[in-house]
Order: sequence, then C-alpha cells, then structure tokens
Amino acid sequence: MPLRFIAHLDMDAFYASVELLRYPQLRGKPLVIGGRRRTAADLSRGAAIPTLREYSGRGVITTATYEARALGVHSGMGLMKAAQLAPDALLLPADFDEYRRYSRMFKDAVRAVAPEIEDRGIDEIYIDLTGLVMSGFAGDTSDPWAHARDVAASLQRAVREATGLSCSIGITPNKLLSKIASDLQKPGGLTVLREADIPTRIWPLPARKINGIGPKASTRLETLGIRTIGELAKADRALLVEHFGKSYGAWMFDAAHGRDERAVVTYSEPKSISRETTFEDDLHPVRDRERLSRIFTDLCVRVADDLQRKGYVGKTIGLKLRYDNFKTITRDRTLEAPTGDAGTIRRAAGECLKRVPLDRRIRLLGVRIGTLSKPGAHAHRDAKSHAAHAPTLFD
DNA sequence: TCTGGGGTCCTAGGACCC
DNA sequence: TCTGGGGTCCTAGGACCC
Repeated sequence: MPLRFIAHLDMDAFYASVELLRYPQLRGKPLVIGGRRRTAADLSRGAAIPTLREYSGRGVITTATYEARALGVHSGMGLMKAAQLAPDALLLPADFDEYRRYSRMFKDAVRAVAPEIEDRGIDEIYIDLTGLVMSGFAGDTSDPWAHARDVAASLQRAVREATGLSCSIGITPNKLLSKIASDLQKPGGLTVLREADIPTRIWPLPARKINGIGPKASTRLETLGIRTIGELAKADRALLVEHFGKSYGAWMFDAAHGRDERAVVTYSEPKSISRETTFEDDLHPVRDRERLSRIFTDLCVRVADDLQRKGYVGKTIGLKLRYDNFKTITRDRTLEAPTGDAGTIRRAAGECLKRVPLDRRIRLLGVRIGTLSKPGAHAHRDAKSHAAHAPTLFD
C-alpha cells in the first residue's frame, strides 16, 4: 500500500460548543447537554438555565464541556449520577436540528478545501489528503508531513471561520491511527504521526483507545494481562485468535501494529432506519396497553415519515423491546415486497410483538426497517392503506 | 438514584436450493 | 441408505460507535 495522508477531524465538545455560541455568557462554566429533547417553549422561555441538581429522569449526558469533564462527568453517564458529582453544572436539553445545521456548515467548509470526506456522524469525518499533499510536492525535497500539517491547520482555520467552532485533527498514514491521534491533544489539537512514531506515541495508550475495542473486549484483554496497545502488539497472535476468534483476534493484532488499509469512503447508502423511545416510567404490558399501543403506532408513523423524507422503502420490519431489567430482545419479519406505509409497518411490527414474552414491565419500545431500497419503477406501489391495523396485544 | 437514540457490522443456526 | 459441498436468505443477539 502506497503512503497515504489520512486526517481524522473531530469537533471539540460539539453540542456544548454550539450552545455556547448561542449562550456566550455560559462560557467557562461547567455545562452538559442531555435529557429530554428541547421544545420551542424551552427556547422562548428565556428563564435561567437549570442545574443538574434540579433534574430527575432517565437521561444521559450526550456532551460535557471540558469544565464539566474536570468535575468527573462524561458523555454516556446518567444525569442522575452526574448530578451527584456536579450538582451545580448547567444542563441544556439537546437541539439536534441546530447541531445538524452546524454539522453541514463545518463539513461544507472542509469539503471546499479537501473533497475526499467520509462522514462518521454529526461531529467527525475522515479526510484523504493524499492528493492534496502530494500535488504540492512534485520535485520538492522538503518534508511532505510538514506540508500535511499546514493543510490540516488551514482546515482548522476554515472550520473556525465558517462556524466559530474549534476542532482537533490527527494526520497519519491511515484511519485507525488518525482516529487515535486526533484525540491526543484535544481541544484544538493538531497531531501528526508517522509510522516511526507508533512505539512512542501509540503503544503506551490503553487498548481501549483502538476504535473497535470496546468495554467488553478491553476487559477480556485485561484478564490476559494486556492493558496497553504495546502489550497487545507484543502478544502472541495465536493466543488472541484463540480468545477472540480468527477474524477479530487477527484484526486486533494488526491494529496494535498500526496496520489499516481501509479506504476513505465518500459515499454510502443507509442500511436501516429506526425510531425508539425509553419511557419515563416502565410500562405494564396489560395495564398500560392503550398508551403502549399509541406509542407503538406513533413510532411506526415516524419511521414511515423518515422513509418518505429520505426516499426509501424497506422490506424487513423489526421490533425492539427492553424490559425493566434492561434485557433487550428483537424480533423481525421480512415482507414479500418493500413498503413505506405506516399501516403496513405497524401490522408487521404487531406480528413481531406477538412473538415476544410480555411478562414484565417494559422500559423501551422501538421500530426498525431494514433491507432498504429506492422505490423503483418496477416496484409495485401499494394503494393508499389507511393505517387500518390488525388487532395486536396492545390494542 | 444506574444505563438515550440512531446506527453498522459480525456471528451463527436453520431453511432452502443447486 | 448414507454422505457431500456451496451459496443465499432469514432471524436473533451482541459488540461497538457517535
């Protein structure tokens, strides 16, 4: 594989930073984003921003400012637990429409300089800078990595000019290393790593820093006495394969050596669309059946709306259910023909529901549609079905 | 004061077909 | 009678990521 210059760009505390543009007076204070969705009333109220102390409910932190992180809270943490650690931290509910707007702005600003972008969600991207870096380099004897650094700095300036926001960038020969590198000097960092830097910069880090090694795998690695990426790199490959399987074990070993040949993928089609909701209080399948039925139908309608808006139909309808003990089960059913119709989705999901045990309270209900396609010329469109639905356990 | 919501990918068994 | 592969689709669960 020829030498590449791959960047990973990660927006710094993205949701919180967008909020600070709107509420500059909060700058410097500990702030977390999370909890229920923001309503128009929340925005117009103009009242004081509530603190974590006042919160009650099942929300989690989606983003914490660096000031809040200094108090021990982090994304994914339950808000009730965070309130124990940082009762005076300010809490704002998320405003996803606004974050998506800023997401488009920063991606457009990057794209104007470097078009080879892979979307990795609302606040991060990979960028293949190889062409850009090398084109400035024909016959030049100076260091292309220094040039890569200049390109990255210009991207950071472009993002700041377009949005007022800061980001961190890692540049290395591949996506795996760049993802790690962009995290090394947050916020506002610019980290360039070459292959020769792996032993000093990568190997001391915990194995968990590798994108793809999560909480389960890192715990299992620890039981093998492997904590750092360096220890993983020096582990016996056969031992890893024995414990983690041929595919995952071998991948881990290669990752620890910084080997990754994946391309920057600039376009991909969605594979599934889903909507789910966690209830404020667990619902009883019998006593709360009317409420459950209404929520269920609403989820199906929202999935159908999403399909319509994005221009897809789907063939596999899925149901997701989480019980009060957090055990999660899924059921799905594949239709004869793809659909985008809320009533059809509701009927199929209703059939799935008949196949799950309803012997305990329910915490979460979700509806998913997969095996997506574009409603094509030869695909037969359903006549409008008026959301007539077959009786189900929730009716 | 446990643990959101939207995704992707992988595995594994069984059905079914050649 | 028993014994084969391989390939694809469907379903359920789980790890992981942002």
